[in-house]
Amino acid sequence: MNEKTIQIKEIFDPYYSAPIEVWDTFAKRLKTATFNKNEEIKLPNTTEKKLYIINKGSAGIFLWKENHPVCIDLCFENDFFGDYMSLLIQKPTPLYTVCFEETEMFYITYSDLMDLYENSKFGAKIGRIAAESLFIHKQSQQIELLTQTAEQRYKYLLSKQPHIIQRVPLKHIASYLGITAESLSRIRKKIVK
Amino acid sequence: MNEKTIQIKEIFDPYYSAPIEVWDTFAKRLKTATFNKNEEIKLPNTTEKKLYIINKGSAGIFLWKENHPVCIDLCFENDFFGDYMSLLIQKPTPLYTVCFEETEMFYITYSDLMDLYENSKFGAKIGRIAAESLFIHKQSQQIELLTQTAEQRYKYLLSKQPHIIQRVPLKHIASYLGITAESLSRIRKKIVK
DNA sequence: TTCATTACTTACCATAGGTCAATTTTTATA
DNA sequence: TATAAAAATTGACCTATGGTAAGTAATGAA
Repeated sequence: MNEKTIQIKEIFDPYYSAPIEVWDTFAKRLKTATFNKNEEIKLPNTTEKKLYIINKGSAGIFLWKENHPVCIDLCFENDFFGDYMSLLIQKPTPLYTVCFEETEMFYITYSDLMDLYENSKFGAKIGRIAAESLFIHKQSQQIELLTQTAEQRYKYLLSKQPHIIQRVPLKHIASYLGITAESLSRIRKKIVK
Repeated sequence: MNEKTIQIKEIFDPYYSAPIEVWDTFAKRLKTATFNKNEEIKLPNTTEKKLYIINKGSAGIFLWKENHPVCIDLCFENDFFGDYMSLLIQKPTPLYTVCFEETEMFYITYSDLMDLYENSKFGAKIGRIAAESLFIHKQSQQIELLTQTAEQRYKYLLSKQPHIIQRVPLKHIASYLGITAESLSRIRKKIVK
């Protein structure tokens, strides 16, 4: 049993317990790719062709707002990654994706994914489970933005990802939190005191 | 062919074209319920047992924040409705749901839904499509919160739902936009001028 | 219809966060 | 290692939105 199988099982196990052969079948469809630090994986106004799972490293999903990038997701080991909306609708979106570090990802192409969804029962199921877990994640982000201050959101992010400061530029953490880099700097100063 | 079938077809057709019999099979699983204005459908810290589709009327998904309700979704005709996260994990969440008007909904229970997902190929598929479209909706909400001012978000909401003012109390529109009722009142005053 | 309740608005002041410009620190590269 | 570029911080000032309190309008129940 290889590394991919183990990781796939780990990701889906909380949602759906299946015999290891099932995960192995899925893992066999996954290819591996590595990206350099700051490498752009998908450009704005292009169509996403792959669904990624991060094995080692980190990456972000961005969109351009007037004169600066806004980060809508920060992804780490075992996270799904990519412009999932564009992947689903197979149309260009303004979103683009970038690695923060040298990163290794597993991926499945859109056509392989659709084949999996259509031609195997467990494929259809994990497709649903993936979409559902991504929905829950997005709803959590929305609720945080609606109910927490920037300072609370920052502290919560730190508690979930303690090493994020060493791995992701603060300016991207700031835009992810919905504030400017200057505001995040002031919040950080205030917390240290 | 009944009303439910027509509506189900309308909802899913943009994502997945299927013969009418397929939609009819799904529609047969749907029951109908009506709710009074301001009726609570799911209470906080309970587990969602149904997935709803609004046929006529409107309703909101809320959570309590200190001393006031915060609306995280406003739903109208043809929208999915309910605490989808709680439905998926089958655990209580702090979210609760309320009708804004006298509302008629179609619904499927959790057990019927799981049965559909497990025992029919098209069921598995529409389960995935539903989750995917709800993900896209949530991501759009997150992007709006991160990139638009409250005034821009209000104008956009009005453009999408021109009659929302007559159908949903302003205080709930305000919390949905991430601002207070007072701030929304000022924004509205400014726009009229 | 009346009365009580809830929703909405307005005004005033407070504050979180934004903007701009300058400075320091870190990182990348020749 | 030197230098340039990028990232992060800081300060001064500004603006959108919040908090409170009051008033007005709309709604619902008796």
